[in-house]
Amino acid sequence: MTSPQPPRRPSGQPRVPENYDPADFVPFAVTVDLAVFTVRESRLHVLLVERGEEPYLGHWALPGGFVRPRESAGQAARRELAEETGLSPDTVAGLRPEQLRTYSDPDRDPRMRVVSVAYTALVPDLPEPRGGGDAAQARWTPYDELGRLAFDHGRILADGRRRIGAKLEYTCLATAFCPPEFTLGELQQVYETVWGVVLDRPNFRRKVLTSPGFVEPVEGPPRRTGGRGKPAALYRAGAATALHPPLLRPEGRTTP
Amino acid sequence: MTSPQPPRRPSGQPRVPENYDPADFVPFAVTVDLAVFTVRESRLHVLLVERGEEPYLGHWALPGGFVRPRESAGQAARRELAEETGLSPDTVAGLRPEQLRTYSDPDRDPRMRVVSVAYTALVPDLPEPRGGGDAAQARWTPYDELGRLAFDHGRILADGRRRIGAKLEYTCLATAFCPPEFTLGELQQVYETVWGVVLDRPNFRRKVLTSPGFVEPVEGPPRRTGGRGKPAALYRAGAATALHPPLLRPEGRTTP
DNA sequence: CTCCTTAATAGTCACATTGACTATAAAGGC
DNA sequence: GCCTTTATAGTCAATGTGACTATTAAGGAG
Repeated sequence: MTSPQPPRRPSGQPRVPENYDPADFVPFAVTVDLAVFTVRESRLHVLLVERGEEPYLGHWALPGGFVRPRESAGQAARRELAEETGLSPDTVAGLRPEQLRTYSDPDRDPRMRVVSVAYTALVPDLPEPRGGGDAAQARWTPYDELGRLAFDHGRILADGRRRIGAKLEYTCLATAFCPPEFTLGELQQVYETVWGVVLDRPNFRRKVLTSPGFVEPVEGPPRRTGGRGKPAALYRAGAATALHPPLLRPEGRTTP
Repeated sequence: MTSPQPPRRPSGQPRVPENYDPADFVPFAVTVDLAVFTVRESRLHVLLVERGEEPYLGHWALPGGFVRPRESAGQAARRELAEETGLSPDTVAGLRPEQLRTYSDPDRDPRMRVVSVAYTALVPDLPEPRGGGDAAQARWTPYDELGRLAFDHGRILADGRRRIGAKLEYTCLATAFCPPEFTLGELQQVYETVWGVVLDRPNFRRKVLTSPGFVEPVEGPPRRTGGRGKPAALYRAGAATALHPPLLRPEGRTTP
């Protein structure tokens, strides 16, 4: 059952299950960590902040921080995202960080027992973070140029990447990586970048356009230049959230 | 970043982010809750325990309990599953509770701040729990006969059900509901029960048998009686873990 | 022992989706 | 104008799936 008689105060004497030694009890700290992804120049990037204190001083880490006494982990995730990344309030307001999983290894933080609830968020390319809150600086880093990160953040990012790769298959999530109006070529870039594959353009196009509610055409000026070549039509995200049938990645290989 | 200067002891004065009032700080308790599902008599059942204390005294709740100082949430989940359900050690040893998500609403426990990491587990029908640990009693309850559960456990079960329904589509997880050797009819029962639909038998059969590694035939006595009718061949779970292409539920409706 | 019921297994056929291609259209740079 | 580049249109075969029909192998009733 949940929480049988937790200590009311650190000095209280809780009723505990057998084999449980009250002397071992220490409070847990609960934090959130954010795995924020974007696609930039056809490469997957993640948002990192530089740690300003020990342990891992000077190392790169995921943005995040404590969950406060009166907020949920989800609220903390949105707050930290705004505080630490320096993204515009408008940008942050549109994001829906999604819970990834919780990391609770007893030794994941050398100082004390910290349980962290990790979230993923997908953003379009535009914003360049500057760092805020207590993060020394924040920046986008290509996913495949990551060095060793603080704590278990490397593992969190690997889990996050696998998750978003899978979600691209059966949800309309890919549009979250794109600006409000985008071309099908840009959308395809998202898939190719996250999955690390090359897709056939006409087939991709057909699949997206025949999936009801995935994208809807933008009426106005039906074109826009990306440089040379024929101008592409613009689309925006549709109302659908799931993709039926799914858009499976080639070969069924789950990129590890 | 993760855990910038947490309080070392309840009286310590931590460095905190702006807008953060140290006086508000209270330690979090961290628990695990288990959503254990089985299929019994063509109905989805969940494992519940009766609470022996306030709050929610006498209400039914999910098995679970505190995460101990030196164990991870996953270890706690396995331990509680063994302690509180009274399932045989052999049965429990084969289970791989999978993390569902973390529930952290500030008011989910009226006594104090409790963050709970929820897990799902799927078991074959056989075992009848007796309750152990500090659970007054434990029993299987049909999913659609649930009353109001303690805390937010009703919501956890709803999330867990949705998750396993989705995982049946693209993983080989369904075999976890079956005994070591099973017929294709039993496997189909699992899908029909969890999804709440009726499937075409020949088509289901074809799909399962052509999915490499989903099931493998048992050599020995190639039959077994379930009552009347032609005896069915026996199979056991194969080595595959993912299903490519997936076995999509009819109509693409995500049972809410 | 024969017929009837029940359930498993085998097989068929049309249709939808997909992967691999080919062809055409509309821009910019010389 | 011609070449390059990119978007868009369309074709065709292989595959997977939904809806069926047929056959096989039990147990039970008479």
